[in-house]
Amino acid sequence: MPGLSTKADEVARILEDEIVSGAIPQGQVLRQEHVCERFGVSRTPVREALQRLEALGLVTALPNRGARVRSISTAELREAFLIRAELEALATSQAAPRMTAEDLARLDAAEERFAELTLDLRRQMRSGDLRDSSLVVGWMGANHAFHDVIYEIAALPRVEQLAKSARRSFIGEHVWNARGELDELFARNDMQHRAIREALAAGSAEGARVLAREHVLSSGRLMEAALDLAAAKTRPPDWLPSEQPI
Amino acid sequence: MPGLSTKADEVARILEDEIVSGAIPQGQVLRQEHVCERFGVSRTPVREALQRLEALGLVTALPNRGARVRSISTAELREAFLIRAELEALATSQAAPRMTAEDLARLDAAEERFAELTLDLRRQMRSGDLRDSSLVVGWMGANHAFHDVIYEIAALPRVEQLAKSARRSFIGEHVWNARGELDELFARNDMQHRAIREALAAGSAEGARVLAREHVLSSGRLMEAALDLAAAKTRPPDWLPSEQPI
DNA sequence: TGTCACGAAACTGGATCCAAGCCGAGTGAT
DNA sequence: ATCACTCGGCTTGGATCCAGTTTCGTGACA
Repeated sequence: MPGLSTKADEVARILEDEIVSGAIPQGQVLRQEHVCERFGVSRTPVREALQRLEALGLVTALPNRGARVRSISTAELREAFLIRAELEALATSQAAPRMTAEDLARLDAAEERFAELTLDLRRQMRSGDLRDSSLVVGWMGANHAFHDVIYEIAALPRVEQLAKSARRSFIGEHVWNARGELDELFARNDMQHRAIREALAAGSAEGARVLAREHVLSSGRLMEAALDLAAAKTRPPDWLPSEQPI
Repeated sequence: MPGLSTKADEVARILEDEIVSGAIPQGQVLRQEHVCERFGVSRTPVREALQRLEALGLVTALPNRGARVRSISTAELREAFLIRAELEALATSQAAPRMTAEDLARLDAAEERFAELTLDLRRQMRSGDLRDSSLVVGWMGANHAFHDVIYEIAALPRVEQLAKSARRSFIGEHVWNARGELDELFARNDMQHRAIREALAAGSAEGARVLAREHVLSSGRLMEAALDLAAAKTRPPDWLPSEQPI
């Protein structure tokens, strides 16, 4: 059989992708029985998968009352960006004195691919609006790939894990709501990546640290502004009862 | 029955305490069946508990081969201190502009209690050696309590959670091996806490950030030195096969 | 005597069965 | 008419059962 891993792993991985990509909306309640018949497994691995998602912070589970996909507030999103900024700064500063020529080449390759996708996406946005969110997801992947090279060089596996977890806070609707500000983000990210690259090439740990930190923080500020804007447009009147928090 | 929580929660909480305190040594293999009969429950909640511990990073689970309590290397311990330094710095800088008079009073109370325990412990260490590790555990708790006040003021729940997780890397044997350096640590921690307190009282976010960061980093350096020393004393000859890494 | 192969025991992962808790509808009392 | 209580369905948590896999021990053969 496809013994690559356990069934609980498979289920958890797929559900995670669907939650992060927004295919499963925030606030959705996940019934064990329902997930069971969808994946053709029994409830045992489904329960394990849901627990793993809870550990990742993607769902909240209340005893005897099931699991619900977390609604990530703008406050939590802001905190996630703050955390990521510090962790990226740490990893980048640690990577600076370890850079080899080969590392630099890999970083350049990742940055080049990111720049390509950025150009594609900007063209796409100018010509029509952005109906296909998979393009954005792909672009975000290339963005992450650049930073992943740095993580690998820094050799701080736990930092890498935590930062990737923080990335997952920016999911689903957030991406869609922030799409209006993406064009601005594109140009800035590209420049900032190149600046970080230069600092790393120069072996300046402190320079790389400051640049990486500011890079993430500025992205966070932009996203926050975009989400506030989107919320102002689409928020229901204040007198309507808001979605009850589980 | 005491329906305050599920049995899996109970088992996980107890096992976590025992691993962190060192009652269950690193490298120990946890057999599901064995844990079952010890707690008088079936294997289902035990499996959930072990999975939760794996998510916390306290055990590693190998497919079809059980769960083993992680051996935390000095490299991982060093990384944990680096992470905690950044997170503490972040939380402390965020807390600085939010301090109220009441907050400051709570901080002083926590620091006072910490100073008391520190004095007790130093006396104890001078008079005889430190046979009872529970004193050290209590002292560490008071140390953490000081920082917990800051976390609460900073209102960054995720940062708090991650930092507490990083604390758990310093467990069991580490504490015991580092006991020789505790006296040195005591005096420094007290001074550094007071310095952080003053920066917070002055509302200096950047000052508090730098002090908090240096506070954790200096503790990390001291622990690292102590552990290297302990390892040099007790390490088996290099030609003996070391404990196989699971 | 050393090595390899076969087999049994034991352990984990998955499925199914049972009990206990939450929620809502319906009914009766005030 | 409204509030409170109870009863029943539905869902989750826990226990037990079954299958697949790993490991260890024993025995046979080179």
